[in-house]
Amino acid sequence: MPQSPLSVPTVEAVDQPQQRFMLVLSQIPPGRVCSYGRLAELAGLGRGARLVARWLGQLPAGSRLPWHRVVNAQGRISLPADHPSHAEQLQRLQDEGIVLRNGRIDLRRHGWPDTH
DNA sequence: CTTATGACGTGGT
DNA sequence: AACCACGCCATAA
Repeated sequence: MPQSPLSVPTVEAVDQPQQRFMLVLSQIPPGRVCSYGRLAELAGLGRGARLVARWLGQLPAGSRLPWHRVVNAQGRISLPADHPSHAEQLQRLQDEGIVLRNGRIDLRRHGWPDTH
């Protein structure tokens, strides 16, 4: 039997890849970040890092999903520096207490899920 | 059907 | 650190 509809679904229980992507995205805690590639793996998209990037850019306008908690594997914001959302992402991350050194986030400290 | 394109990742130089 | 080539995979043209 499937779990109660009122409980949070597990990634394996969701059949639509795009829904799994949104589910995992929703689970990144405040103050933490996840890379495109890691998010893809967790969502069962294999090496679909670029697919994650595409879908992030297509999230509905009013979405409450934490799109800003996704950065590249080097801990850097991947949005172009001249893109207005770049500044918003930086602002949101800093508001959550994330520290950037030379434009980079220490993934060993803020990366999610934990590696050690 | 073939190419091009991403808010990417990895491995090699 | 910087650069590059390739792999990746859904979408668009």
